[in-house]
Amino acid sequence: MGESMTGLKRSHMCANVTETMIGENVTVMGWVQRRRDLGQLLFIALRDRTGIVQIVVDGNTAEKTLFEKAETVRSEFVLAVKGKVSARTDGNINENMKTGKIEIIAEEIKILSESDALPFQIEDSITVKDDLRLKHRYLDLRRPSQLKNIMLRHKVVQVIHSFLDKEGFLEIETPILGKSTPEGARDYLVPSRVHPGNFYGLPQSPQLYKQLLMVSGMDRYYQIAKCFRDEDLRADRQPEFTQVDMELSFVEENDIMDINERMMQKVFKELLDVEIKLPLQRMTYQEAMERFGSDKPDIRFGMELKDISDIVKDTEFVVFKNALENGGSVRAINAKCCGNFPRKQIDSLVEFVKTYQAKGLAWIAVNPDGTLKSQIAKFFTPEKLQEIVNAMQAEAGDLILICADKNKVVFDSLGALRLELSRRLELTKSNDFAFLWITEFPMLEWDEEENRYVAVHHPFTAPMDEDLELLDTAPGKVRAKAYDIVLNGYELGGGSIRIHRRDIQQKMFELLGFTPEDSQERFGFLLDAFKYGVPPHGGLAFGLDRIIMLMSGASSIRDVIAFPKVKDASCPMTDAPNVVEQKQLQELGIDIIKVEE
RNA sequence: GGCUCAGUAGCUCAGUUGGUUAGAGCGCCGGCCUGUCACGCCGGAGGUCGAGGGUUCGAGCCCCUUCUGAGUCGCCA
Repeated sequence: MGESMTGLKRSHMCANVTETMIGENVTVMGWVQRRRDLGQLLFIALRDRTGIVQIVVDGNTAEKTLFEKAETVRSEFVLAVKGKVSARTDGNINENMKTGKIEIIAEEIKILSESDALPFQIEDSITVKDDLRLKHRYLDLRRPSQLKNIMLRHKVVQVIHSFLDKEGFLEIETPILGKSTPEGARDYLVPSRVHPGNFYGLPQSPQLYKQLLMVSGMDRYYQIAKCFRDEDLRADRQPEFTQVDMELSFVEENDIMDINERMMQKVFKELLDVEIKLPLQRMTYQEAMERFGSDKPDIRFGMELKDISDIVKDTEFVVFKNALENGGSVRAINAKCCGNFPRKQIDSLVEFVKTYQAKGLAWIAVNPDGTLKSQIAKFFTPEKLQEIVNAMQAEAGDLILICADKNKVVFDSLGALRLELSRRLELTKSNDFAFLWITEFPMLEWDEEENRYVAVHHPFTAPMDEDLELLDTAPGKVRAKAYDIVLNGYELGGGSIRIHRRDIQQKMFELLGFTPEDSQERFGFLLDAFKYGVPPHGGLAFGLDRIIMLMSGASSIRDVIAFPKVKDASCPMTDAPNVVEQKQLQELGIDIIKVEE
């Protein structure tokens, strides 16, 4: 049921009705946020995406039919209201509302659409479980906080378009149906009807296309690109997500970092009025790992890692001894003011690091009187313990947490522990933004499972010039011309200078264990293109969803995507993915899929 | 696949040591109310305590199994 809006034309959005219009007739349309029925006097809070305006229906002055209709209105009915803008009298002004000084005296109301009782209320003040919100995402999006995120996203994209246009970039679309390249993340596959048994791969990123565009001479390319990765989800990872993807010719690292940090500066200034000081801090991968145990450090608080291997190198304490003998290290963080943690809480930290393969944590608490308490005290002389305390610059009331293992485990554990402590102690604020660049990433890392090197970034990343010789002698030590932009512990984006020399590209493929036939099969189109004049080039891609998440203070990128997927990559609203008809499968040349019961 | 947490009314939650008829706030329905704005007051409906099994005289609570959701590790070139 619903009345026609024929003959009515919306004159204003709800929250755009202002004091300057007092006495004028306006027509607003929107949803009923709330009806307040005082008997012979009715208030209706009418909402659209701009906000709320108050409609008044007075039983003494309004026509009887109008008043009776207004009484039937319920939450989330869609109304068209024609009426006169009126000033609210002194005691009736609502300072909390943008439109709090005026109201609309209804002269005509059309109920355009009714609403059932809602599964949850359209308010920010109530919390609702994620799956219910997402099942009714269209209702969830009516809530001001969600609407705000979507509008912020739009504005950020507008600023980016405008900025990159001024910087000489061309926006170019690249294919969604592409070639599957099994290196890296799992691809989403799309069966080809015309070529039974063959599949397209949805892009994990437009990487190869954008490099080809450089070969084409496009010089500067960008795209707000949908990307797909068939991997497990996280609060900051969706199977389909959006990158701000760009590539530039005739540039070096500094040129790309410069443009991108200026872009971030502009985005944060225009939308949050936050000043980002340039140039952004830069930190090598090595330094980030040593100090923060992470290649995406949150530098808003301290508790940095310190290597105490040298201090404890002569110990007989078997845990430390083993770690050092196996090429690992002993490192620690000083949890300031945590010396009074009850044993139970320390134990929970020990449990916490076990997630990261650490076998345990040693700890030394500095008592208020300066004496020490430690579960490893018996393995060390008091002088040795004090030496550790001094090295960690620990004071009365501090807690030193020590991890000994392979470096990877030590970094992962202490890096994560640092973040966990900052959460427990509430050390950071979401509206405090600490950017930095991480540079000089390793080019390759050894994959135990595949028994070969794999690219840390991707196989087209250029090695640093000064490390070229190491390609033959110590590939694991080669650093790449790669850089990540990090904000508050999140990798916002990453990029690199690409290899444009065929001999080096060939060498890379060899190191990755591809035969010439392999490389031709997988990337032949790129290698072929590189035969015909390729400019030095490089680029970067931002995770747009993460940018918006951090700007809005949301705790998940689901809150900044209109229709996100849940943890198992399904959509609770549409129930995608779904079983399809046998006929469809036959057309696609896909054999009957056996579903385990 | 592993680990952690959660699941009680439409929503958010409480529920004591295992003990009578499982509660609250909001929402919903009805009534009253002319200045509300999270209106107020009165009344009402609404429950497979996620599911199954077990222990017990008796289970929302204890045990086992299982399902669902979230976070996280693995994974994410």
